[in-house]
Amino acid sequence: MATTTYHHGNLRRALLDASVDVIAERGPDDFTLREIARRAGVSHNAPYHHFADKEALVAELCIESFTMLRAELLAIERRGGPLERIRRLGVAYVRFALDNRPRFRVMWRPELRGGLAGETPEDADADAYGVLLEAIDEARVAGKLAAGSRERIALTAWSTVHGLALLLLDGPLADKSRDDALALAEDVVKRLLRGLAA
Amino acid sequence: MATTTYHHGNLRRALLDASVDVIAERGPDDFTLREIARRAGVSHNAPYHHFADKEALVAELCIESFTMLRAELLAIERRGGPLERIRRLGVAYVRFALDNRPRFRVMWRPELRGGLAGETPEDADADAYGVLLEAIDEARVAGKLAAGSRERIALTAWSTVHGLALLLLDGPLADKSRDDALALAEDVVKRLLRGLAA
DNA sequence: TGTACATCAGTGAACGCGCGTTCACTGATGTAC
DNA sequence: TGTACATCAGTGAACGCGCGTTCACTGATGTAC
Repeated sequence: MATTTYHHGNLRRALLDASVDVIAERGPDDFTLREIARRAGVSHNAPYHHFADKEALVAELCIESFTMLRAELLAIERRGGPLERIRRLGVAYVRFALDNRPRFRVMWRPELRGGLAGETPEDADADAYGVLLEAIDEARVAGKLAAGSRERIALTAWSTVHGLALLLLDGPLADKSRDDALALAEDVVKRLLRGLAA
Repeated sequence: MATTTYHHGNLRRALLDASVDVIAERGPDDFTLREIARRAGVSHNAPYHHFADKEALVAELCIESFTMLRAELLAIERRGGPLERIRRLGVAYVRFALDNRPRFRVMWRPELRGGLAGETPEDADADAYGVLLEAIDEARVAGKLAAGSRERIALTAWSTVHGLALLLLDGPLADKSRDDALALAEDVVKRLLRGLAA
């Protein structure tokens, strides 16, 4: 995966990082291979030694981002019982979006994650989704949740935090500070759990 | 607003409609003025007689879409009490997204709704948001809701249906049929209300 | 009702631009003996 | 350890493309008298 110090050092990594910066500044729409190469301080076709084409670079960025999300969700503390865990997962999802705005935007642009070979982003978000499903199963076994299929319960939770994240990123809540946004997330997730709990 | 039958008849309208089609087919990213003109069966600079530039066309499309959303929410029946009304509003929001996919996508791309004069989309979504706030006030007065500020309650509700809409449009639920999607929406909104109700 | 004129909504050619991608290349890095 | 060679990661010029926008124009529609 990682190239050791060669000419550039690790251009592959640098290009992915530059992509995040470009998306952050220019938006995910006019984000060009040439601009990314410029940021990385490299000629505009050097990227072709690391990615088949533009689409492949974006796909990689997308997969990497889903992997990061899953890692953050897996790192959530387990103490406090299954309901508390679900609460933490919800807030963590919103926090991930706030702290990785460009990545979060790319993750949910179907037209950007177009050409994916092997490890599809569907797999990748299934993984992150899997973390939520497990927590829900645990809570159900412990009798902490109201009736309903695990998928329906999971989708209600996911919808809520996903919607809040996007309202904070691209919607009318875009001007909230990070702290205000997180306080809001805590509150919204609490209301959500009230509806899910037994 | 409406041009009567002139050369084309009503090119302004035709261009907006063509935009919706182009976005539906090509995605909101590579959606070009020239392609829109082609669809409308008109030379590629005819649009400049109706819109200052590309940005103005998109802004108009965006405003129009928010107005449509508000109109649909206002048309929701009132019988059944305030909680039932909120439930209907939630499902209607998801239904609007499903039935107006290209419009819904444009509405939430901040970089597309860039140059707006006068009537900003913030106003426009404040209007749609206002419908929700009113319903919540009504429910609070009737003592049907749990404690909490009207904004926090409203944002919880909005987040849930907004998130579900986007998971259905651009996320892992994209392959659901309209009927399945609406059934899901009914279910998710029911859980949401369980958390909000007194 | 007819005519002269103004305005309005289109057309078609042209522009400059930056893009993604290809090509032939060069110089640096790694490796076999 | 030195040397010849293969490979690898970069460069710079060039391409074709479609875009948004401007320009001068033309023909259709509306209007004053």
